[in-house]
Amino acid sequence: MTAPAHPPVELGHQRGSARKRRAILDAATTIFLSKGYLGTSMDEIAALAQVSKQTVYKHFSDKRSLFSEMVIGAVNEISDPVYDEIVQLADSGDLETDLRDLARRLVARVMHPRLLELRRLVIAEASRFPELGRAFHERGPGRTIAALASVFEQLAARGALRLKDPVLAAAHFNWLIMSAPINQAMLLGSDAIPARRELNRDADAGVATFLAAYQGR
Amino acid sequence: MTAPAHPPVELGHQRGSARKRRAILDAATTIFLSKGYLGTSMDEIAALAQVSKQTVYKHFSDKRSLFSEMVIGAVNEISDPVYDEIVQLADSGDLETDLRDLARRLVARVMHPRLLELRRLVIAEASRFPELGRAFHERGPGRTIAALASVFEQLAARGALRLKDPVLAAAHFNWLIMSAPINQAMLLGSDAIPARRELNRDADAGVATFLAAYQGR
Amino acid sequence: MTAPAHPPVELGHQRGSARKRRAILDAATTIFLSKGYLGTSMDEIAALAQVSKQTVYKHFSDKRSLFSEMVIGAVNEISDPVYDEIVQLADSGDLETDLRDLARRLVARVMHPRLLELRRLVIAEASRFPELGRAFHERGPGRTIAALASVFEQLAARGALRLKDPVLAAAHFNWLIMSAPINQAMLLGSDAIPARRELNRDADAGVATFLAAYQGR
Amino acid sequence: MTAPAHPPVELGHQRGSARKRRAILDAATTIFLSKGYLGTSMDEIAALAQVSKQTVYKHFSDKRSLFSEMVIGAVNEISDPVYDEIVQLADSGDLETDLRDLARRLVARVMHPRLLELRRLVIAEASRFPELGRAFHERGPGRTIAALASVFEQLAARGALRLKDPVLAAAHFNWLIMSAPINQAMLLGSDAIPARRELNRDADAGVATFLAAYQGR
DNA sequence: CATGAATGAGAATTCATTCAT
DNA sequence: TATGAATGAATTCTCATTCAT
Repeated sequence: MTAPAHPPVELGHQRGSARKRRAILDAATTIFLSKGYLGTSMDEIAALAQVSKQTVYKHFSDKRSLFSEMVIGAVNEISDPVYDEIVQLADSGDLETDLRDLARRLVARVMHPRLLELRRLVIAEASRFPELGRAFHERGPGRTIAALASVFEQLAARGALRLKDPVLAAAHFNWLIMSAPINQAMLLGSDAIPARRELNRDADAGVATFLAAYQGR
Repeated sequence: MTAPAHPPVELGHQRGSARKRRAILDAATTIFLSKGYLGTSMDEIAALAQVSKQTVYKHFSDKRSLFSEMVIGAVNEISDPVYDEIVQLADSGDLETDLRDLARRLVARVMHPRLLELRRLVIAEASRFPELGRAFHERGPGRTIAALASVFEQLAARGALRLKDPVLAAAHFNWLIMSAPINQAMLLGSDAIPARRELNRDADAGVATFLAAYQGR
Repeated sequence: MTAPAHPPVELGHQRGSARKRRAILDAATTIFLSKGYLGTSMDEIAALAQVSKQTVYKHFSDKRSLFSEMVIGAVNEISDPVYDEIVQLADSGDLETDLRDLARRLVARVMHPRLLELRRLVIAEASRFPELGRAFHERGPGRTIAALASVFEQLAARGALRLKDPVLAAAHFNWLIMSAPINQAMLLGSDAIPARRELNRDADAGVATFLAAYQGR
Repeated sequence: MTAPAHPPVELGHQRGSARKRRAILDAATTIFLSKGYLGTSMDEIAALAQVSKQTVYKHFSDKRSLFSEMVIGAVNEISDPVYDEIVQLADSGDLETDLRDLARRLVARVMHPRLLELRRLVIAEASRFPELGRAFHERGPGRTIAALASVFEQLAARGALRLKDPVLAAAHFNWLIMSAPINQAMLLGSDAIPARRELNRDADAGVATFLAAYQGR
């Protein structure tokens, strides 16, 4: 049974209310992501969500909270499935192939337009909302590097990698494959995202350099 | 002698005008960097520059132009001296030491608080001012990587490095040493900039990984 | 019966909203007519309409639209009843008397202070709002002359008038009776509007000249 | 002796000063005519005149005066030569031909774009500057009608025309030939000025109607 | 005497938030 | 409960006019 155990309380109302809350959050996500915090008005959000401004304020006490909640929510949604993918690497038979595969998938995920916009937004508002930057960092690069480190440690124990500091190696792996496209996307805009083929090629090159450094020979 | 005999008329005025222009640009830099484009008002800038709003508008036709000119100016100022430093590496006797040295200096430069704020600002406004993102990318990472690539190519010709694609190697070097601190600073705020000692340690580690991969032994 | 059974939802609100809209238009009419387009501020209009500025902007997207809509509305209101009056002339038994009567009424209408101010406003803003000038011309002199032409044609068919070009005759009639007072009002201000008696005398004189020319003897 | 009787005082300075005054008035004429009183800024005028604002204010105490003087000057310039042309009509041998000729010339003059713009400007500002409206009326239609009246009186004395009130006849003549195009130009903008050929045709028709009414045969 | 700067106010427009219905 | 209106301040930009150099 995967259904929720809690009985629905006041289903009709709750559902409508929850639906509106979702609509507001969705609208907020869309507009905040494309226009930034100051560039977005509560009117726009209400209009796009098809609710009155009063309703927006009933669900979120002010613009700050709405922004915060929407970013936190978006960060959580997106960061969820990364971890599992990485952990499976521990049992890799063909490390080079599997690493390459992982690298491609990680890059593809991180280059998702929505996630790039979110990153840009969080960076833009890092001084107004420091906690959001922390959250993004923790659930984003932090999580990825931690997962990689744990796997690399196992691989090192098996002799598949040669390294002293697994976290350092994880960071090097992470940035070798991701820095270039992320930086490009941040500075050149989401229009300049390289095509999948090119992303893959660079990811492969990053993996090669990583292995050259961390496999000795 | 075709040069005009008359000294520039009204040098005093001209100089005063230029002085005011500088004051406005300085004020704009300070405030835009700390509050962002939309968060900054022309009134604040005029006040900080100790100049009337009229004067601001006489020098810069509107907020957009002022912002653009200040960012372009800042980008140019900062990007200037990087290139020379890198090129000298070509005659290195002790490559490891010299690379480490270069890496530390590059990281120190790129982690300068002012430059980090500028990067954050440019990222934040990349969709409103795409040309600024392009300029930053070109004069920042673009320039650095190009210089590194040219040096690496020479070093490879001497047998000091082993590589096929100098630009790729340059990118790997660049991001191995810079990504971690830059990303941290972007997301965690300028308060979270690691201490010099730590920066150096990570830069050294990046160089080690780079050499392990690109010297093969 | 396909008509909806439900009464318009929220009639109260709708009505209130419509009432406010009317109040705004009325205030705008008053102030624009007396101070011109640039001389009028949105603040004044909101104040006179006893409405917040926001409300003004919710009903009319900007000053231009408000001005446009108010002028178009005023032009339509005023031009409405002219036509009917003229058409009745076709069955005139005593043409001279009836023409004189019509002329007096037309002059009286066109010399209404409100209409004069509207004409002045439209002329003043003809280059900023060319469509308003066209609308005024069409619904004003254009309509009147067209109606006159159609009647004159019938009268000519009956032998009551002698003319080749009914539109030309209509224009001559129109301007013979109206030009002098309109021009005076435009240039000398609404304070210089001649008294009714004098207007009538000049209208009569215009009719006399018209008949002398267009009845042959 | 057409040379001025007054000796030039301080020729150098006076001349430069007068030249600047002219430049300012010319610039003011151009800009006021095309943008109206409120739509014109002193900055623009100074810039177009190539003088400093201070110089403008030295010659004209404020915007009002500058506007007034420029309009009065323009009115005087334009109204000058009308009178003479009309008076010559008194000795006409072929009245119809000569009237037609005069009508065409009067219409051509009154339809000069510059004069139309001036008329529009004066009408637009009639409530802010009532004296300008009066001046225009007096030197424009007033003067023309007075001249016509005096000539018509002579022609009536000779039996060439039949009329009781020469001023009334003059007004009828004036408006029969001018109203239509002036009104059109005022409301439809200076772009809608009919071509010369059409203007002439309508002027001729006006003369024909006038003669039909005022010659009786 | 003339140039750039300053002043001080006022324009249109928008915003986040709160009342009233 | 949810909608339109109100509030009151802020923003960009412009203007007529006056100092100071």
